[in-house]
Amino acid sequence: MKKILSSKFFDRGVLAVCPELLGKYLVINRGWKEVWFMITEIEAYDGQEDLACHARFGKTDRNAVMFGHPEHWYVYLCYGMYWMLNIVTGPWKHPSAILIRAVKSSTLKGTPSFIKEDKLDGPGKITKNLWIDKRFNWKKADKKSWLRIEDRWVIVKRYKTDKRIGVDYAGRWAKKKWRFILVNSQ
DNA sequence: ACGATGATGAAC
DNA sequence: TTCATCATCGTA
Repeated sequence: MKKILSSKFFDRGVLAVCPELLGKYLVINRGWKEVWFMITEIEAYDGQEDLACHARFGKTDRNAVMFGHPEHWYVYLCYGMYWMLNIVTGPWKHPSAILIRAVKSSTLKGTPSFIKEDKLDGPGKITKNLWIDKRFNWKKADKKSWLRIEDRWVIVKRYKTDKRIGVDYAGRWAKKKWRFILVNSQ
């Protein structure tokens, strides 16, 4: 089963989108092949107030996409080596995005041959394995895109929340449980 | 526990 | 122009 997400899916507050994004599929065209992975762990970054969010500096060249329309990719380089893949959420002009931290290949279809790992657990591992980089920044993640998100199978969903990783500098915002982890998936 | 590695934002 | 920082990861 394959279901295209409504264009309104991402046009909501980031904390409303997160629980629904878990269990959806990250779909990418590589060459003539299409591969997909279930999204199993994500983090919310919400607005200029959120001291862990890049938008805390106000609008800059790097984070400008977050201030724009939902359903666009925000891809940036972290620690000089790893690309971080984020999807912008709504509402328009409210800077927010979801970092995709972990995915796993579908047990229904198996792992594509060029992917060594069954689970890509870490935002840098996802982009490295799937060849995702700056080229996707600012691109819309709709059904025509080579990189998009789809609803493919209904799953029984349970998730937990926890603190976000790598943002200890953010004071009270570091304590917010804005990391969403799928449990008992499949 | 630590180094690789380079863009970014702020200060000067 | 310089500087500290950084939404990480593989190796030790």
